[in-house]
Amino acid sequence: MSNKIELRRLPPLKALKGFEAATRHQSIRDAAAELCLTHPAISHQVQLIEEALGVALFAQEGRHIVSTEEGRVLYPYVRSAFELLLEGVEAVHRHALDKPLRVQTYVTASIRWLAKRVPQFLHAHPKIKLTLSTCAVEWEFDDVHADVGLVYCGTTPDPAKFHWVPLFEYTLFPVCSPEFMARIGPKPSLAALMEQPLVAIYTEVQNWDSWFTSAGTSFEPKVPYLMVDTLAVALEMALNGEGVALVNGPFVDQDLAAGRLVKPSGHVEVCPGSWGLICRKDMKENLRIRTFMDWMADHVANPD
Amino acid sequence: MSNKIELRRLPPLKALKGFEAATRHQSIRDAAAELCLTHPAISHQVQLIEEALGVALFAQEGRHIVSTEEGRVLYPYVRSAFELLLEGVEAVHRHALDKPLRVQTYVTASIRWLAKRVPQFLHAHPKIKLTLSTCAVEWEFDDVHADVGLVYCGTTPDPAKFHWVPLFEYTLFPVCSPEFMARIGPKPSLAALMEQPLVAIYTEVQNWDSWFTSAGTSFEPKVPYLMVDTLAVALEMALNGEGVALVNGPFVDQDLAAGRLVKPSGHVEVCPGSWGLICRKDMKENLRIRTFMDWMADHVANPD
DNA sequence: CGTATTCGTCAAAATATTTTACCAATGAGT
DNA sequence: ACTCATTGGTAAAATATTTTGACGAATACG
Repeated sequence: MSNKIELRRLPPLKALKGFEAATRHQSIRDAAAELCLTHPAISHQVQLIEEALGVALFAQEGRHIVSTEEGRVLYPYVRSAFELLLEGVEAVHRHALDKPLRVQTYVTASIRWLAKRVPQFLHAHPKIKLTLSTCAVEWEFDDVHADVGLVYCGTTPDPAKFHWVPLFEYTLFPVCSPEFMARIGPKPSLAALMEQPLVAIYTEVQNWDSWFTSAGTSFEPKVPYLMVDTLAVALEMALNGEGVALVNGPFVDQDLAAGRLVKPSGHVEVCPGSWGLICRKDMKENLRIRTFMDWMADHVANPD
Repeated sequence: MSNKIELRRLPPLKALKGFEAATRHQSIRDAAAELCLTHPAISHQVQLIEEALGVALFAQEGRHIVSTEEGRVLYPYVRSAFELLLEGVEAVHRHALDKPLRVQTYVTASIRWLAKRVPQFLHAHPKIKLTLSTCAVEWEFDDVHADVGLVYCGTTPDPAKFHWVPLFEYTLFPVCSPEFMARIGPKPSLAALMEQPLVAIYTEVQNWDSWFTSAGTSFEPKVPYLMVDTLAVALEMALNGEGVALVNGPFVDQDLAAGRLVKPSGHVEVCPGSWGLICRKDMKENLRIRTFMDWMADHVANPD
């Protein structure tokens, strides 16, 4: 690493901003206006540096100020230093943009929701690279291996640690293929539905119970569950007419619109909590992350 | 003047010091030690910048920290910016050293005290240029036309405006030439002295009165004063055996030592206040000024 | 396995910065 | 010559920020 540097000899860095602006404007008040401060603040900052350097940087000429020779000597250095720092900030941002954004979500959300949106996002922001990682079993947002997560949270995550943008509700409703529907007849009763092969996701078995209960019936399964490990598989089975799947979000909108799936019941249970985007709080200003989250939120608010 | 610059995008400048040191040491505690701060201070400074940039700059590896890629990208810019600023400070100091130091004093102090010391000072500090300006009439330190003054002050100058280094006392004692002394006889009484031609400086006429009073006699001049405008002239007259001059400081030490002048009376009146060096408070850290004042103070404390 | 070291967090204290309210000086416009 | 709006400077008060002190968790070292 580099050698030691005499940081102690540096003038008060914050006040240098005031000096820079005051020198550029040759006016305390204009400098104050530019920095959104009051003029005594600038006046004081300048005095701080003058004291630190033991040199007068401005002289009062009439009711204006004029840089002294020393002020004019110092300015270019300060100016260049600031430009260098801005370049540094730029460089860091460029670099940060270069690393792929790691997006974590569940298989179903990935296949049936993100898969449609991500290409549009990448098209809108060609500089941002993106890695999608799906986790079927992991339930929690893994902030070590991912930058952003599209997850369901029953309660708002701790705002001290996470930034959370709710996107849409966690709604439960059953779907099946039109052929399957034709077989069991239109508008089946809850009891009739209960006799069909229900496809359950084993991490969310209780959802069927919850749905039937909220619909007004106690749930007593007549036929064994078809147990699968993710909703994506459950939906595949529903599409193939092998049973009824219970959807928990906006993952079949297109299938419903296209008539590939239908709702055997009008009842929709809105569960507490919601789907949303999550990231570590200290990362929420990261350009890639903010861009992604903003774009997604906007996309949900104003679908096209 | 230069163009506007986006000062608002700069990261918190003060905290950059912490980042610089932490990056260099790859250790929060070592950085804290270098900057004479505690480790949470550095920790916080680093977090501030990370937040401002929306990027992690360090990663915890075991119980140590390691710069992230972004940290390594940023470091050289910050480092160079600091070096640039230090150069700027240097340049200002060099430039400030280049301008002659304007020293103001009274004619006598200039002729009979500074004249001896200034060459030694310039020899010890060859880079510093110096202009001596003497003012016979002006009594106050003129901070517009001079950087430093060697003046007498009855009371300590307002510390809010001036930096004041007392050098030596304001002592009153009469001197005359040995020939003159021989004429009036050894150890003349105060009354006898009072009958001699006394040389008075018209701005300080009261000094003779003060001296005789402090010596124990009321002063009733028997002979008209020889009025002159500066002590330097008075001393010249004393040296020429034309009268008795009243010295108010260490301005005849060499003449006494060389026997060119003698003291017709042992009485020395120590007046309030003192001779000393004065400069504007906000200039006291100026390199030239500080160097000059320190050297003079040291020279008085340890004469060679 | 204890121990010492590292870093992180958090509330409180210490310090810096900024504002508010005022003043004096200047110069432009009657 | 006389407002009067404008410019900076100053000092005390208000506000932000920085720093500390006192913890806790994790980790390497012996």
